Amino acid sequence: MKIQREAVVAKALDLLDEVGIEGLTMRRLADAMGIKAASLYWHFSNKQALLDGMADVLIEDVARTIDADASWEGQLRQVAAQMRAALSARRDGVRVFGGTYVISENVFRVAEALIGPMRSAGASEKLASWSAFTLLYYVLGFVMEAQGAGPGSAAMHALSDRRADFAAQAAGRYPHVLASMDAIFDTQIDARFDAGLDLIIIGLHAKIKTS
Amino acid sequence: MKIQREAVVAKALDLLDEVGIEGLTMRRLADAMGIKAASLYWHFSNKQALLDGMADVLIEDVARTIDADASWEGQLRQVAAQMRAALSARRDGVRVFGGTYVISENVFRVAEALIGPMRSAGASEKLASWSAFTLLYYVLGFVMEAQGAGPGSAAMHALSDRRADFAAQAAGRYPHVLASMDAIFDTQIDARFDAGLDLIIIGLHAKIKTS
DNA sequence: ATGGTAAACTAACGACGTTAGAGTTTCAAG
DNA sequence: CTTGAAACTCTAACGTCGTTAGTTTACCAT
Repeated sequence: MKIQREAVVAKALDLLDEVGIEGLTMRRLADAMGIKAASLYWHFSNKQALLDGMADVLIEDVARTIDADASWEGQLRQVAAQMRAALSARRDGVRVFGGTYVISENVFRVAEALIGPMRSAGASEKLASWSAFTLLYYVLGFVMEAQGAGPGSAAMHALSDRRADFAAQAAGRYPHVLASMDAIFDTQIDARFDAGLDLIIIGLHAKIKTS
Repeated sequence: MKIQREAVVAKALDLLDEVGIEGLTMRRLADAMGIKAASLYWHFSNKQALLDGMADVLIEDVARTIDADASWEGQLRQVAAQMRAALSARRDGVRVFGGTYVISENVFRVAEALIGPMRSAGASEKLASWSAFTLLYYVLGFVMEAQGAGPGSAAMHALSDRRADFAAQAAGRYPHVLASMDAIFDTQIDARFDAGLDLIIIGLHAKIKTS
């Protein structure tokens, strides 16, 4: 019975790829479905409900298949990678997800897939659950920047063109920033993601040992 | 000459506290200034430019005074705390900041205040600059959740009321989430912030040693 | 055939960001 | 004191947006 509702969410996600979150309009979505805008309110009480539905579908494949034989940190890396992939799969995906605060089945599953391995590694309930949030913040922030002004984005390309300006602005006053420009503009995005994730996982390692 | 421009940004930040980012309208802002909405476009080419200006003012006090005698990680903690305070100081502050990609003097200073201590601790340019991003992602994510659905927020209070529902949904299928509920709903927000920050700093410690 | 439910429609409201173009204030130079 | 430019504000309007009210169609089991 909810088949049409899911079809609307699916179309909305497709449209998102075309026009971005700014261009995702109830009217445009209705047009894409051969429907009038007001009809969408039969399926969703308001636009936020639609966005919530989209966000939930975005992460529906995350943490479904985790290699149980992997080490606990290997499992964390898998969940983080899947989360990153899910949010990166659609244009402005992380903006859609970040604007929602729904606690669905999918969210529970992701949380379990993070807290579980941490617990079995010896982390306390508090350390595990709080660290799970930290890890998620990192993934969200990373993808946010990647989809906004990170390496590969339009904003970043524009910035790279003005790299000379960047250097000029940093010169003198901000020596460490200036010296690190190569690293800052580095476009090895996968290596960057892993490096940040390493920081958190290594920190978790150490905290488990000393507790 | 830019005195009026700055007055508009200041009023906009005050208005933000009153009505939130959703209620922050060009018309309302104009009203608050005894002006008509169209006049704002003399000072800002569009609303995004105004938001950019607001975001910049938000962090104008961050990383200005750092205790130079503190250890490198102590300095990092100071910058992180100041950043958190700045984004938390105004309603929806992190949403305003997160929607902008401006590279201003203030941003350079914050970056320098993060990369500098890391470098002097022995981190490579790459490790330092990438870790600075990781740390910023964490702070942003933390404040985002705190201002959105984190402990103390209206959304979280509503959630705490339905804590029984939460437990029921987690029961059976997600044992670790269920067992960690106390920690998840824990409202010791400062301790939470420090715990996540610890993770990153300890990880950085370890990475510096083994490089 | 009929009645009900699910889904679509038309029409409109108020609010939003933004633009065009004309008026006003301010103030230093002639 | 006049003038002229720059800084600033105004009125009026455009197109778009989310959303609501009330009506009408499509389908399907009784």
